[in-house]
Amino acid sequence: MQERECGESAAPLYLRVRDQLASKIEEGSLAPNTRLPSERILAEEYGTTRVTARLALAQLEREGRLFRSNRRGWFVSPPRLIYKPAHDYSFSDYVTAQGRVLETETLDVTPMETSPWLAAKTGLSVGDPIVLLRRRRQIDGRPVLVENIYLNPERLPNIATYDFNRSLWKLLREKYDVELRQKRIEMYPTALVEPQASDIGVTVGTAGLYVTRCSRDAEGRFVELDEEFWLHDALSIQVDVD
Amino acid sequence: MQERECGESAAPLYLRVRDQLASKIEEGSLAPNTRLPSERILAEEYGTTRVTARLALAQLEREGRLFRSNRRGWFVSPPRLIYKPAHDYSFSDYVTAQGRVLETETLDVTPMETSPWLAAKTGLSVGDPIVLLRRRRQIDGRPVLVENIYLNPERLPNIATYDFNRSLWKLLREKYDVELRQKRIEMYPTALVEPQASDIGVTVGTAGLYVTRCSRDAEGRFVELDEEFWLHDALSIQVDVD
DNA sequence: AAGTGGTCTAGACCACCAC
DNA sequence: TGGTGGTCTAGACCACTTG
Repeated sequence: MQERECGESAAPLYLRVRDQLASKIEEGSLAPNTRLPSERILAEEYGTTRVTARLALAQLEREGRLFRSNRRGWFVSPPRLIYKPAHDYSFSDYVTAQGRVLETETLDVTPMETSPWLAAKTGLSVGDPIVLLRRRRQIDGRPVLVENIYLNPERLPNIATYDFNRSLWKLLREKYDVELRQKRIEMYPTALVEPQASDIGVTVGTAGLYVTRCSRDAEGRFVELDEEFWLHDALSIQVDVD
Repeated sequence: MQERECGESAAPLYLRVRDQLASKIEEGSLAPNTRLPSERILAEEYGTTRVTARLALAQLEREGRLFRSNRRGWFVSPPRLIYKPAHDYSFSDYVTAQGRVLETETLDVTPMETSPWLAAKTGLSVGDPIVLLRRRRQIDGRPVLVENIYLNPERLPNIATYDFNRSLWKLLREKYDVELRQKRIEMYPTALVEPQASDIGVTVGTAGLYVTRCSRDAEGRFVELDEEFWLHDALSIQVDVD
């Protein structure tokens, strides 16, 4: 009745290699952020070819146990960050609370016009001014996320003049006295493509999680729309409902 | 001498093949649930080998545009189902509301004892009786999800005797007068492994989304713990917060 | 300069599914 | 039974990172 686990000689070779690597990770002989031996060396160790070794590595990557840094090698994934997108308190504060180190870099700030897609999401009119802020965030030195933040310059005058390499939430509170009220969060797993893949420094096609949030103030005025592109193994989403 | 554009080399072949297939999907000449030509034929059409054709197909799979049915072929993904895990009304009702057809199959029902992991999640004591219900759900004939549902037999006497091929939410309301109150939802992207991969009929390593929910009644008593293993391209999560 | 992962070729055999 | 995807071999060259 119960499904049988893979028999040791019946399973495909790449899954047997996967199992051996997974054991090393679980027993701790491969610690988080450790770099693995090269694909060629792994292939030799397991008596197979690079293609098969790569299948095993890719399987562990899909499971969120390994990640790769472009052309630098394969590394053991650290634990997932617990992320509560429904909460509006400072992201950087609770990264710190989980004993991790957050870095934020502003990629660019671009005044632009509201597109039809943005208009539908925000309630602004097509052509209205809007400011696009792109940031990259790293946890413990690893880039795990890039975000497009669309800001409403009518609600946030001179927003483009501030420093964004810090908590946006605190900036909005201190400078604009905004109480964010989340309205709608959407998310789905998908592969990272350009330009996000390059921004994070991963191969096109790396598994990701797309998260978008639209926030308004207490009066219901549109404040900011957030699009986040996460590495799929970097986070675990948590939502509490009462 | 190779021509260069802005210092960048041409895109890899498998991404150019991907682009051409993606165009056909977008322009509608490949409709949802259409089966693609075989890998060997695609390789020939694009003047390359199966390995490269498979790279292109796998890329589109990771993006959620194509899916495969084990050893049957590649198909165009239908639109994602919008899923609101914070709501406790009938899942089947809102699948229907989106114009899709839901089927539910009970895989097995197993009385068992509360494990340490379950105890931590539910608040029950290790060794307490608990009932495991495993179900598979299909949308428009495609299996997209298997779930492990752990039911509290103390709160739900004789629960194992009912028919589960219908809405569990309605069953709990009608037979046990339960008002579910969600407490905590967690989810993260990961690859499907056995036994879920076989239950859904996909290859080990297919991208998935793991969702778990713990529900209690109005008095805070544990009612059921839900573990869902979704195909990653089948859904879009939506959470509204006020 | 050496080594890494990224991409690609041209084959092969197997398990499984539809006809 | 013929065709499919799943797995695997044994090489190759290229782009990029690192020492």
